[in-house]
Amino acid sequence: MTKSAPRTRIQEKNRSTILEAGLDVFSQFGFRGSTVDQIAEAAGLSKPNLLYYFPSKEAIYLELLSSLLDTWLDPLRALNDDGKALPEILDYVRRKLDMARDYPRESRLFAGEILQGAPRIEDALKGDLKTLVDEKAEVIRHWIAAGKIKEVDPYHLIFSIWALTQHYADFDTQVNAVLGGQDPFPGAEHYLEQLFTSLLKP
Amino acid sequence: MTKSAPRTRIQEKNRSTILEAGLDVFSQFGFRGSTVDQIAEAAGLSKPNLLYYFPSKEAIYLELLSSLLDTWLDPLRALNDDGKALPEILDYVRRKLDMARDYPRESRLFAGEILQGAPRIEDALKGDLKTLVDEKAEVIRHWIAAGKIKEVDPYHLIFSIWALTQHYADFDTQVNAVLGGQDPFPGAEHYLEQLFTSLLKP
DNA sequence: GCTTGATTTGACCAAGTGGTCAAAGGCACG
DNA sequence: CGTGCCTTTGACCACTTGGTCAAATCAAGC
Repeated sequence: MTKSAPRTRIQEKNRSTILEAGLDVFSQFGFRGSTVDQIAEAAGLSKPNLLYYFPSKEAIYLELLSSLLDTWLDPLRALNDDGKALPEILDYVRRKLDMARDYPRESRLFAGEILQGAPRIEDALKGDLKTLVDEKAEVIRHWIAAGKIKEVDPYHLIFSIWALTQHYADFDTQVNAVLGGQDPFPGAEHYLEQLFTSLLKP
Repeated sequence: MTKSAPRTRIQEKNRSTILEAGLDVFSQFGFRGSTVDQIAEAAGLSKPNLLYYFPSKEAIYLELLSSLLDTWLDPLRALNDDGKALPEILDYVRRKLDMARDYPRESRLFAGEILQGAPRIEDALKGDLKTLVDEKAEVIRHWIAAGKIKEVDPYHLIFSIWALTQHYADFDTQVNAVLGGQDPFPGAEHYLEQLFTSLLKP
């Protein structure tokens, strides 16, 4: 499924400019809420010019989504049996929280897609994602069996890490409204460490 | 801000049919992604007839949103100082999780609006919502000061309850994909009780 | 059955949208 | 300078969409 590689330097530049602009726009307004004109303007190109690099609005969106899914799961892939259990999990939480802080657009794009029933990535969810989660749930179960962490449902543990970290990116508007604009991340980091430590420390 | 009350029985019935249909459609496709025709069809009315009861698509959406916000915060309003601290909080979590199970459309509609920056309810968030949360954060602080629960940041505690419970409604597609269709709620209820108990029990 | 007001609808419109196309500009290389 | 290819664009099109309107239908009281 490799995309036909862009030949010239200008193609490479324009394609990435468009993807960047698409991420901006799509993450703000969702797929249906975004227009090709908006993306073109954000990219500093004319609409036909944009459509010279991508065949359709949906193609831009799809390319963003699929390249995202990978990046998004990297922190989970890094969860490995070799380290000490609790620090390993806390590291995963921290990495996810960092991503929510540093890549909120990616988080929101993804959230929007899933919120609408993930029509375009259902297969990936039931395939790669499920496989990966199953695998990591097994790792967690081993840690539990070895007495390294308390007994919890591994799946809900993973869900809770996703929910808690992505909340700060996806619902950022709400968080900011309640906190009056104060940066939530330092507090969140400390709170989440406390939460997962007390939940898991044997 | 009371809406001019519907006079006849048929008006009342049609208006609520439309709102129900609007909830169905808007929660699935978001505001921009939904069309008046879709809502009209879901309501079993012709488009002009629908627009006889509501002046515009946005009016339907707004009425849904504002009536939602209230219902949505009821469980938090019920959090009171008089009960025992921990059971009171666990009750709140359970009520919220019940709502995620029983009213997923409402949860998703709300999530979609916030995800897009909450342009239509920013004021309510910074006003009523913030006031309510500030008030309940104070209650939680009292419990902490009285040694009834462990010391945690009250705001992040509330955020975490929102995030964890709504996740099961808003990202239901993802949860189902990973769990292979198995009902997540029994497990979630147990997991969340365990989580908040270990976090808060003094 | 007739009148009056509420309800319903088919036909229509203006604006916005995704996408096309032929022609024009630019650019590297002989 | 010229040629061939890559890039850019203005004009355009078909279709969707939110919303209007005048005319038709219906329902209740007289």
